Amino acid sequence: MRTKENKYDQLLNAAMAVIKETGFEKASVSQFVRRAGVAQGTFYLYFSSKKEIVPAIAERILSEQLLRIKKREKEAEQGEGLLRLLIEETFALTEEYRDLISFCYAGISLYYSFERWDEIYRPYYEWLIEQLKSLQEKGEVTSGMKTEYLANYTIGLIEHGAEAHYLSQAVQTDEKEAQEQLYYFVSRAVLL
Amino acid sequence: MRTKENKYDQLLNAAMAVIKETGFEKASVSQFVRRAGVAQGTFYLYFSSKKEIVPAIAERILSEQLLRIKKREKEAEQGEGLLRLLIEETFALTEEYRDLISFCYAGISLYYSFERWDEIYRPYYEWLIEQLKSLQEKGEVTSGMKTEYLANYTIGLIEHGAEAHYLSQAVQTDEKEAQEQLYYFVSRAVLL
Amino acid sequence: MRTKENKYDQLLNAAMAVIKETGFEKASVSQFVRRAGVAQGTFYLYFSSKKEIVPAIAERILSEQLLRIKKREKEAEQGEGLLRLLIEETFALTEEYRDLISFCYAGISLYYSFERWDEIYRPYYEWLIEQLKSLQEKGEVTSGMKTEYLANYTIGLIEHGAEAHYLSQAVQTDEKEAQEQLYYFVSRAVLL
Amino acid sequence: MRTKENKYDQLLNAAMAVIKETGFEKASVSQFVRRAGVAQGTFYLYFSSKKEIVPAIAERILSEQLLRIKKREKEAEQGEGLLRLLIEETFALTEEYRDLISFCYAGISLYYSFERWDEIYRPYYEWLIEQLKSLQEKGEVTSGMKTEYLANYTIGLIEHGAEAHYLSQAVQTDEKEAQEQLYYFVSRAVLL
DNA sequence: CATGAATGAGACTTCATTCAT
DNA sequence: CATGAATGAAGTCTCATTCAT
Repeated sequence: MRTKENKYDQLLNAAMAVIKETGFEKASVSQFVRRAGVAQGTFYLYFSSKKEIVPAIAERILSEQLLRIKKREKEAEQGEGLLRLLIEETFALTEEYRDLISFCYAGISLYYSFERWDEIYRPYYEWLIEQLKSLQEKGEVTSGMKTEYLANYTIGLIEHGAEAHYLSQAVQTDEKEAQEQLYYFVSRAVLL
Repeated sequence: MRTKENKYDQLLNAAMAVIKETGFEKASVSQFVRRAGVAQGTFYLYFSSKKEIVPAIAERILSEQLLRIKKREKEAEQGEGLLRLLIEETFALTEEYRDLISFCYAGISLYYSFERWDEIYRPYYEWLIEQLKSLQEKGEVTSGMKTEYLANYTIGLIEHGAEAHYLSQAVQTDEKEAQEQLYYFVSRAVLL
Repeated sequence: MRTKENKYDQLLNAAMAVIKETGFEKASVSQFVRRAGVAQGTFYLYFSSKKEIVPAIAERILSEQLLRIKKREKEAEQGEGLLRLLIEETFALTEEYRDLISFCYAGISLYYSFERWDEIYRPYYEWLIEQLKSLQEKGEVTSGMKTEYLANYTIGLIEHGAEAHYLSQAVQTDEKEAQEQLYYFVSRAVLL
Repeated sequence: MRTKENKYDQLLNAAMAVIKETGFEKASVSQFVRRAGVAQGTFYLYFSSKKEIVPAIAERILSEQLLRIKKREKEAEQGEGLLRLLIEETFALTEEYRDLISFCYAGISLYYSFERWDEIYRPYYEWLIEQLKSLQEKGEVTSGMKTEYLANYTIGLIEHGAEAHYLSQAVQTDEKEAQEQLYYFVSRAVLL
């Protein structure tokens, strides 16, 4: 079990590093295993094919995101706190993993159905839905929408904002401003 | 000239059809040319490489989108009309080209920088910015944000909503509801 | 000793079952061991290499054949009885092990020299030669040929007949007819 | 067309030579193309996969066989002539292509159904059936069997004899004797 | 402009075998 | 005796691109 965990992680970390450096197009299984220091065949003991690396990376990143968010859960007790928290952490993560994130989008929509995406996002959604419900009860958050949609649009919007900032250069300014503008927009939609 | 136009279009249409049917993974230049009824080498007379097909498709779709929107430009003279217009057309287009749209995202983020994306979106953004500015003057739209951000977030949000509806099955309900929920959310953010 | 016998047989039976079901192409050592319920490495405690499974199966089948024939040895005391016996048992065995038989031919001619085949067939040949000699003395079987050739051609012919019937569909009719036609042909050649 | 024929033949000849020399196990497409002097991908322009080389070789050999037999067709006008002709040519071809023949058996039964075999043999069978029918009318050949079976068993038997002589060493003597013994056996079965 | 046969690099994957436990 | 994770060589095949016609 320990060993298994180790090799899997070695491989996943190696893959993430390689893709970060060389981009996805040129990333090959041989590079992953060379970097991880294992044999070619070992890769296929932990991933059924090269493609399987894609959702694995996505899961890793998103679970990291959720972890960080949950660490600051107390801040989410108020509407403003929740939104600022989501924005800050989404921006931070997007900056950190910028190359991998766009690779994951590409890879998953190329190789998998969107159901795979939903699966990966589920825990994140569920957490947010809980928060929103309790804030609706407190009268801090709009009750005019179903919570599922509210959660979905909120996450989608914040991620779009972070990506627009870090991946594209469409609106190139400082992070501060981008976050402020985004907060203004989201809070109007979500908060009462 | 006529011929050139024709072959280019034949090739582009063929590529779009092939990708729609067989998915991106299996789409190959040989399929494009077979479908278009031209020789293998002919492809390279009109596209410098296979990758060039990606932004070509994206441009085709987005210019179609802009065309449709401009046809209903009068409706955009009021805030509500503008948002409903954007939502309806974005949903319609996303439904029509669902596979191609995710292919374009994937392809562009794989092969190109996001600048290429911005380039393609520019005319759309510019048109929207104009509309928003004039609605801000009329006091129908929030003035608390820079119009560039407003436009960007509005488009990003509406596209997210359409994709969440048609590509993923996360929130599976009828289109009507999805559009209503989305309108509610966006209008709170954008309109006064 | 018990254990060793058991594991060897488990492995051999598993291999036979796997090859029967999935064909030779996909049959792998890992399938053999999975089916046999032993570890990967255990295979190599009983077979020096994967190839060794081939003559082992061939031997198993042919010894089974000889066993069945010897059970009916009394019938072989007359020419007609001998030939009918050979035909019936060869047909029965070919039907039962049809896939394995062609696999054995293939495997042995791929991996081994034909000497290996001869070795396997030897006991069967020797038994038949004895029978034929005694029938020659009784004047029931042609004496115009060396008994070795007679035995060889007789077996070869009968096996060809059974395989033509069960493996190929060249001549597709009922078993009865095929056996009758074959008997007619062989008996003309062999009996007086 | 000329070119196509040429490359196909180059490849087929190269493959036959390589298999003859190194055996089938080690024969690889890379060797085929190196020997043929063409690029790796070119192989797949003429054969859909490596396996396709197997029936191609079988067809080549059997059509050669039929060609040679038809050259001596006049001899087939009498029963004895027909059988001697078949025996001689089968022995000659088996000697010449001994390695390839066993490879073809193995390959076809491994990768293809026996129907493929029948397909390849069909012209040969049909020719023989014609001959046998006309000899039955002349009263030179037994009429107690259906001609299809007669042809099938005759060919099967003669091929078995040739293979027993050249491939196995079970009965190792001179070719002359083997042919004589075989003729004796077959003629008893077939001729009146 | 158009053709399409030919190219060839290199990616993915399989699987028999080993060996430390 | 038994295990099974790890190995790594080697093979098949794909496909974007070229170029002589």
